[in-house]
Amino acid sequence: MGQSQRREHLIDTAIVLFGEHGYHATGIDTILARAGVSKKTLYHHFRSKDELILAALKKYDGLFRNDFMRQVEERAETPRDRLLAVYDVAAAWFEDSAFYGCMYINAMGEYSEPDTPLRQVCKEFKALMRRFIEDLCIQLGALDPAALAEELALLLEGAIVTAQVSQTRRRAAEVAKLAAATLIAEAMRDPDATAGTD
Amino acid sequence: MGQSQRREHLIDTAIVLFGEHGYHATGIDTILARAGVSKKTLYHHFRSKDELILAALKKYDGLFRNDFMRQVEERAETPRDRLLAVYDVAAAWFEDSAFYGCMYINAMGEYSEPDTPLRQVCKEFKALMRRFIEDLCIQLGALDPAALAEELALLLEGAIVTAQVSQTRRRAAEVAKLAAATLIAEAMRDPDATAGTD
DNA sequence: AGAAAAGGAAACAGGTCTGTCTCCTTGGCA
DNA sequence: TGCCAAGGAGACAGACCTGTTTCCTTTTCT
Repeated sequence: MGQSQRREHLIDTAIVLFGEHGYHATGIDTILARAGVSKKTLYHHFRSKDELILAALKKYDGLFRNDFMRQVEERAETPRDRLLAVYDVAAAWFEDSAFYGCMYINAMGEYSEPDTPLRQVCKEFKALMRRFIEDLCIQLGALDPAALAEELALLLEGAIVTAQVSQTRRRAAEVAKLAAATLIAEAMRDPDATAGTD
Repeated sequence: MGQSQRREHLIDTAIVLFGEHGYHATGIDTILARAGVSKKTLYHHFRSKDELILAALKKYDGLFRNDFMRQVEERAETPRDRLLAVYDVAAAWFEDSAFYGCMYINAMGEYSEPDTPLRQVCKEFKALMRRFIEDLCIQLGALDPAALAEELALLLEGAIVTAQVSQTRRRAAEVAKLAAATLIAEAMRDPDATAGTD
């Protein structure tokens, strides 16, 4: 087994355990035992546990977003259908037995310091997800694609935490999808009709 | 100082520290030092740290919801304005320097076991917040008040985590409010006009 | 084949964690 | 005044944590 393979296997194991039990609650020894790797190897590849956390979040970003976007594009063709398919893909994610909420949201619950590399990774993940949605809103021809994307991203975040906390997994995704349909329809309407909201 | 006063002071201190640093990362000793109370007192009132966590979440539920609802009712009179005021109150919360996201969402990120008293408290908090919104939707005369409430609650959750993770505090609340206005307007419309969303 | 790097196993150091216990002081109340 | 629960201070136990080091084995590459 090559050295980089061990490194990746360590990160993959860390992703699973951090996701399930959180960051502070998951000890180095637990990860090493599960991965079948020695401490020496861990500290050969990473300077500290924090560095492993960072590597896990960075790798998961690629894995998750890639998979998510691919599924959305497989499920629908038009921009509008793809925007709605976002919530179907989310529903499938929520119903996975290994769903423990969003790793980045959970990380921010444990590490609140404002200007750390960890926070940067989390912010960036959310920004890239929003950008994916925004691209679809642009293709859709929405009047204000950035604004619509922010609204739709908010619904997705809300569905994630509601599915996690209230354990209404399927329902949370359904509700988000219904609301998304309404917001999309409104975003395509004549702008004069949106007056009087405040 | 009466014994129940110490108990409450301990809980209040725990609320602050758990909110800021999380649950695993906040040690008993830190809480005791901040509260100016001895270990003996802690274990006189609580059997374990878990019990203190539970007490903190239960007390915070009352404090937070009471305050939140009162502020919403102070800011607006009509059901529709109050539903929108929810996001203004949220905005004020987000901009507080002591905002570290939602204690219940953060708790679920650290304790994932499905059927624990802790999870029950978190679910109940979210259910009561949704019910508060639903009452306003009923007063509003929405066609399907329960469905509208679920959508608006999702927006609120989304705003909370976006404000926390992406640190776009004011903006997250604004976006949620705009989306809420759209969803409220749609929920008052002729039901025949909602066809063709899927 | 031989050298160098990587890795496993495990001891170890030093710290922190929860929870218990002892000894002493304080405060309230009859 | 005298009693007693409540509390403070802190030692303590036992567990767990991160990170280092030692000794030995395996892999890998030339």
